[in-house]
Amino acid sequence: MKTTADISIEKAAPILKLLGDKTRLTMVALLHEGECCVCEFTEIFNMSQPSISQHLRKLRDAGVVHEERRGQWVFYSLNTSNELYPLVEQVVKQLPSQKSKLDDLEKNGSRVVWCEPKRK
Amino acid sequence: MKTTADISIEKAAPILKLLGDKTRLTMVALLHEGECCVCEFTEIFNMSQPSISQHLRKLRDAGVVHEERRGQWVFYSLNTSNELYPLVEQVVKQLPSQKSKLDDLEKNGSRVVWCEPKRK
DNA sequence: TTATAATATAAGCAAATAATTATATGTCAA
DNA sequence: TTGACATATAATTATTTGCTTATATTATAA
Repeated sequence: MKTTADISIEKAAPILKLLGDKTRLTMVALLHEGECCVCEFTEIFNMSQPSISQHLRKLRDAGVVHEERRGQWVFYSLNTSNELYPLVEQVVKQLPSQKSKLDDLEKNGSRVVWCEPKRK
Repeated sequence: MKTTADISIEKAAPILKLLGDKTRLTMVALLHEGECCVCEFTEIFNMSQPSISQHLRKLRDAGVVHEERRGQWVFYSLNTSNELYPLVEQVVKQLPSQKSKLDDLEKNGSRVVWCEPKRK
C-alpha cells in the first residue's frame, strides 16, 4: 500500500539532513501541534535567539515551514502544501508528541496566542 | 492510527542525519530491495571504495544495516530488528524503487549472487 | 519622535563531515 | 607460499555546520 507519491532521493536527502538536527526536528514536531512564534522557541530551547532564527530560516528555505508576520511576532507553521510534506509528516508521526512542551509554556504564561489585531 | 512505537527525538535525529546524505539514502533504498555487497555499491556509485566503506560503517555503527561476511564478500542488509527500523522504513517507502539500478548491474554481469559455499 | 520588544542578518570560529590517497587486513585459489 | 581480489582503516584536507556575539530591521507603544 502506497499512500503518497514518491519523492526523489535528490530532494529527500536535504530535507532529511535538515530533520537530522535535534533542534530542528523538535521544532518540526512542535509545529505539528500547531503554529509557534519565534519567542516560544527561544523559551523552549536553551539557545540564543539568533540560533533559533537561523534554524527556522533553513527550514523555510527548504520549504518545510511557512512564515507569517502578525504584528511584532512572526508565526511559523508547517508548510503542508509543499511537495515534500508527506515525508516530513511520516517522520513526525513516529516521534512522541511535543504537546507537553507547549503546555509548559502556557503555565509559564509564555505562550503567544494571536487573537485578533487590536486595531485596523 | 499509529502503527509503530514512538522513537525519541534524541534517537531519531542522528538516524535522519545519516539518511540525509544522498549516497547513504540511496544505499538504504537499494538495501530495501535486498542485500548488497560492497563491490556492488562501488559499481553503482561514482565514488572510491573507501568512501563506500566509510558510509556503510556509519550506517552499521548506527544499527541501520547489518554486515555479514561470506567468503571474500561482505554483504549488507537492512537491520530490521533495530528499534529504529520503523523510521527507516517509513522514509524508504516514500522513495522511488531503486530496483532498476540493481537490474543494470545484472545486465553488466556485476551483480554478486551468493548461492552456496563452494566447499565446507 | 523615541524607546522597547521581537526578529533577522552578519561575521567569526570550532567542530563535524565527506571526500581522497595510501596502506592494512582477510579470503581464496594456484 | 604467493598473488589477486574484496574490504577496512588511517591520515589528510576542503567544506559545511551550528553556535556565539554584535548589529540591523521592523512594529508597537509611550
